[in-house]
Amino acid sequence: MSKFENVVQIDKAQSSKGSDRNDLIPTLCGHGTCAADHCVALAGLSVTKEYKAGETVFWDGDASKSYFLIKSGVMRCVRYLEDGRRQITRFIFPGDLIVHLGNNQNMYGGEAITAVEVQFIPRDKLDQLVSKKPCLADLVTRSILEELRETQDQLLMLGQLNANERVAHFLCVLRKRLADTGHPQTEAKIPMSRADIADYLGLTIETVSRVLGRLRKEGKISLPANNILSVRDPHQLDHHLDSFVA
Amino acid sequence: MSKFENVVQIDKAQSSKGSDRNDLIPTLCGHGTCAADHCVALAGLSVTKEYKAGETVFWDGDASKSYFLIKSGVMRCVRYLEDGRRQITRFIFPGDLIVHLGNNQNMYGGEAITAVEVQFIPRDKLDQLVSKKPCLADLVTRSILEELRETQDQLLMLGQLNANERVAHFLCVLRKRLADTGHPQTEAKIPMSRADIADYLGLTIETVSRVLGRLRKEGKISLPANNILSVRDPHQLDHHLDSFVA
DNA sequence: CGATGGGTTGACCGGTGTCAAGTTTTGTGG
DNA sequence: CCACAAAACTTGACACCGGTCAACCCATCG
Repeated sequence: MSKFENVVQIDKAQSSKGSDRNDLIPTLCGHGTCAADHCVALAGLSVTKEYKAGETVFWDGDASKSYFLIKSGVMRCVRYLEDGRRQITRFIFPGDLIVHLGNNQNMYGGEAITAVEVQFIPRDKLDQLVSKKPCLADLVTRSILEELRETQDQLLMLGQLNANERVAHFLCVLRKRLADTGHPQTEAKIPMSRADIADYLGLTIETVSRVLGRLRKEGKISLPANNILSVRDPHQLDHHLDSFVA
Repeated sequence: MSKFENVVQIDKAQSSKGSDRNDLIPTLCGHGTCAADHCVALAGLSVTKEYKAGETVFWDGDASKSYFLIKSGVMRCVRYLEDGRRQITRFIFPGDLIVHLGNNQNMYGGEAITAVEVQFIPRDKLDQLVSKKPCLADLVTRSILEELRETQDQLLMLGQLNANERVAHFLCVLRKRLADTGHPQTEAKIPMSRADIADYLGLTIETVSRVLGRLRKEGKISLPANNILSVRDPHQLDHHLDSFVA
């Protein structure tokens, strides 16, 4: 364990950056063109809660009264079929904003993968603010568009890529996300389990495991420990996936 | 051909409903709470163009300067990989509005399946209008959320369903769409080719063909002609897909 | 008419899923 | 800190779904 101390720790990376109180609201506001006064307003509105790994933060289909801002930790967004099959539609990292609600209903559930801190921003209050400051609306719209784009990338992946390509693509995207979130490192801790990866990629845990093993044997990645990832040559991994990286 | 005259003709269903000039703008406005004056405003802004089957209406990655409103016909939204693999992310029917543009870029291409009429609404002008009347913003947001929801349904499908389930699901959704668009009929014309269906479902044309053949033999559907669909018992087809139908 | 393109059907094969055993890691209580 | 149990992960054998390739059918259009 001690040999991986320099590895990015998603669950701590963000909260150690600034002051402890509402320190991610600047991130949220930073996207828009309007300035710091919104941050103050938002800070007053929001409540932060903590969840342990495995807990459900919000349920698919529930009335959604809040937007969510992830302050630390990693979450998964899930949809279940009645027979238990599960699709993970996305992973959520610190700084991500969840703002969608069709008919005021959550379109998917949100579960904590690691321990997480989630900032709840009451929907009606933010909406009030938005109606006063149209530039905030842009922020919300952009957040949804960003998610739409991500979801469509995943469509292309699930519909057209084989197992090798899916895993390679996942590793590339993950590596990029982890680099954004913490400091870029050659090694990064994979926060999610094989089962999570499998349900994200539409594969089984066995197939994920096999592909990872193959990539390791071929020297394209190394896994010094189960959940520690080191990518030798990122370009080699995703050179044929340029349309995603765009 | 003559025996299918009573079948829904998507390409004509809408335009025969009202007057010929901008008659779909009420549909667009009808979603929001604000009234008919917007329709007039929009009508003045928009230009309608026609395309033949197979033509490209807009390109993936192009600068997007307009929103699109489909007046008649059917389109497909596509993303290509460099090696030619194609994923159809959605089919577009009359009345559908396309409003998204990440970074002012189209996230996918739009191609005509049948002959189509498309109403171009210049983006900057609608945006001006939106900033004056916030209730119009709702309309745009709702349109994006609707697409996001649809895309996520498809994720679940591509990630978790097998070939039989995918085709059954497709038929159910299609049937519903066709019923919404035209008058509900027992028989409906399938506007897209097997190749389109295959690329939408992440399968091959052979597999689609085989599954359809199987469903026909089992008496769950009948295909009196290649592209004429008649579903015996819709519930039987999608009873295990309730989480989609919601 | 024949040519062309879309659709169907069959034979075969390979990639993934399934099932099961074994191994490593993690967590817990002494 | 160790011992043990539980969970997560890996690996192998095998089966089967769906892809590939090829032949054929059918409708449309010159």
